[in-house]
Amino acid sequence: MPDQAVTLKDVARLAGVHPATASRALNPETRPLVNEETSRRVLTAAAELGYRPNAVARSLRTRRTHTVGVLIPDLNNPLFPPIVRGLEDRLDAAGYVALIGNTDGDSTREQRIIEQMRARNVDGFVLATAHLRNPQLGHTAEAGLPVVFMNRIAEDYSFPSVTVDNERGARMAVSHLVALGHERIGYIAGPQDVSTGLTRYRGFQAAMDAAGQEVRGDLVTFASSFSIGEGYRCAQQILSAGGCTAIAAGNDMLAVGCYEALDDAGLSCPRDISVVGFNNMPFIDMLRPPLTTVAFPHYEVGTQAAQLLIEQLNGDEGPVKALFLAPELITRRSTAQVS
Amino acid sequence: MPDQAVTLKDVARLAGVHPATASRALNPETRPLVNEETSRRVLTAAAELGYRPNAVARSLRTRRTHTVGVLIPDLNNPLFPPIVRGLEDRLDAAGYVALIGNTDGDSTREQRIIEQMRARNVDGFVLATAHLRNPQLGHTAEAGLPVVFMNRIAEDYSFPSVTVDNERGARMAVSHLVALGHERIGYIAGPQDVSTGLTRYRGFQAAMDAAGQEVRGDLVTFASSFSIGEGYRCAQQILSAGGCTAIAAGNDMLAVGCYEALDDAGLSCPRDISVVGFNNMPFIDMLRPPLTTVAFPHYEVGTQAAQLLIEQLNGDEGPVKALFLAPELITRRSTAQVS
DNA sequence: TTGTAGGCGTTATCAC
DNA sequence: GTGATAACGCCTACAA
Repeated sequence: MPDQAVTLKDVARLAGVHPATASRALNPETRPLVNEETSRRVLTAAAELGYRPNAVARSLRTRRTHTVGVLIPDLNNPLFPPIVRGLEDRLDAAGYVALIGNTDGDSTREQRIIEQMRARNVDGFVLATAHLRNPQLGHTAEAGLPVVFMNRIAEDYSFPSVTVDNERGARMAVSHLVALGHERIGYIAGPQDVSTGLTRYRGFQAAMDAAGQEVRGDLVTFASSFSIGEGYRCAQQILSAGGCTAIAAGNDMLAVGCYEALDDAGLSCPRDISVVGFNNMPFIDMLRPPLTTVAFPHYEVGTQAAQLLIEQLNGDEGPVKALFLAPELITRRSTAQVS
Repeated sequence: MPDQAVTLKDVARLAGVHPATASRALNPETRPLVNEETSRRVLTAAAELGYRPNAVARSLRTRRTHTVGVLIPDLNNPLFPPIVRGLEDRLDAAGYVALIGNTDGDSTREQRIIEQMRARNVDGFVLATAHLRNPQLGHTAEAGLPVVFMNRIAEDYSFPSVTVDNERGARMAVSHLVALGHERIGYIAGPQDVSTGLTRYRGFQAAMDAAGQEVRGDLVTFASSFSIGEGYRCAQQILSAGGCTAIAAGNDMLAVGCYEALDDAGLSCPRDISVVGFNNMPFIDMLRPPLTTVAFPHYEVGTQAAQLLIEQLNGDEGPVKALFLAPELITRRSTAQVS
């Protein structure tokens, strides 16, 4: 009850000092400026009154809200919860909170969310929604706000970023299939206007090349989104081309769609067709068969992205950092020796 | 570039009016107070300068941040992303944003998060973490901030809430097993200090009672958390008691643990043992076998909770509302006629 | 070491 | 209908 109303002035009065002195005593940064005995009186008074600084007033004055905007495609994609938690945990440790925005892959919506977040004076942005060519990004950066990319990057490395080494990951997946004796490998590529989709596709091509295998055009399809539905559609297309013994998918969602297409076609995985995904998203190991996929530390993507942003927020100078987390092939039951 | 610096004063100057007038013209609420021609001039000036009101300054003055604190156990639990999205979407439509906090079921942590959110002057709280006896809640409510419970409730209906009719849902699940001819039904109860765990357990008892079946003590186990690990442990315990043909679980996570225990015991679901869950969480239909479970509209839990909070924020008077969403049994392949 | 004063950008309450 | 003024709570030169 003796709450909300307690302000710096109240603390100062109780401690018998001027509000300015109380302010200095309360702030660890400026505390050295004030007499030790005085500052102890202030702290005691503050504790007694249950004083809590008004973050809004402070922000108005300091022009920092200790708030960051985070844009992701969709929280319902199981890949993101662990990433977001990593982000929030690391931000929290530094005194920041995240505002989460879901773009649903809609750039108009994305633009609107960015506007709103800027209206709320976020101190910076973490974007998991980068397109290779990203018009609205210009405005954001132009406004001088720190930006970090995560999971996806734009076309160059002009912004700090945290991603997986997608090309290598895709090569690992495809090489695994090759090692199992597969010679006609299909590929479901993700959207080619985002880095994950494009880079993994390149990894597929590189691995096929290295194995001396021909990439058959009719066994490669392009999904318009990383969704189960698109995975289903693309898989059907590959199956109708005929003759393939394994399918690599641009991510786990596409692989799940692939499972459904195999089911509908009366085919068994891995007996008839091997399938490999990418992401190792939560619960993907509970599918039947458990999916072979390329893993990376989701939580760490979040913590590292937060870290990069915090460094910028702290004004740390230095070159733009691009972090590449190492992918790891997780072999489960969806891939087998070609029969 | 001609950005951040543009303030109300600038707009006023360009429009040739006093800042106070510009403020009135810009705010739809107060616009009627100002001459139409004048207000047009102001709006034009604002548009020309790319004016965006400073939310922080406004908050300091109006004492409203249009921010709400949302506490959930863990975003990694697949149940929550859709709920959170519903919440955010509805809040967004009303001009609010959510601050998400994960408590990990730790009440110390919860307390800390609540403190932080209050320091940020959130306008209200939505809690998905209620315990039946909830000490810290007192403080929160005491401070006069609106609170809404979602998914779980506390011991009485003194706060607005949105939940599923858990008892009915559990009865539906158990009755389904009874209808399939099962006579020795095991139950993995969730934690009894939260409403979902307790109420569903009561539903189980009620259904058994209605069916004239005895509840065998050795076939009922209590999980200390809604986790896969606890589901595994409890299922093993039930299996070692022997003689049961079906297991109902307090939620889907527990049911997943149950699947693993059956696997390890070399038992087949549903041939040897039928399993039914609760929640119909995302991707649960991709398990093998697809899980029979009790569904409810996740997204709507979020939108309704947001709605209840917004009503309070708007000062709408009236009785405390407790919304119960209807559960629905989703019959899949994990339950079968007793053999 | 502490007090003074001004202002961050808005909005509410007066007058006119 | 509009302008002047003060205040929201805090921070920070600058002065003492």
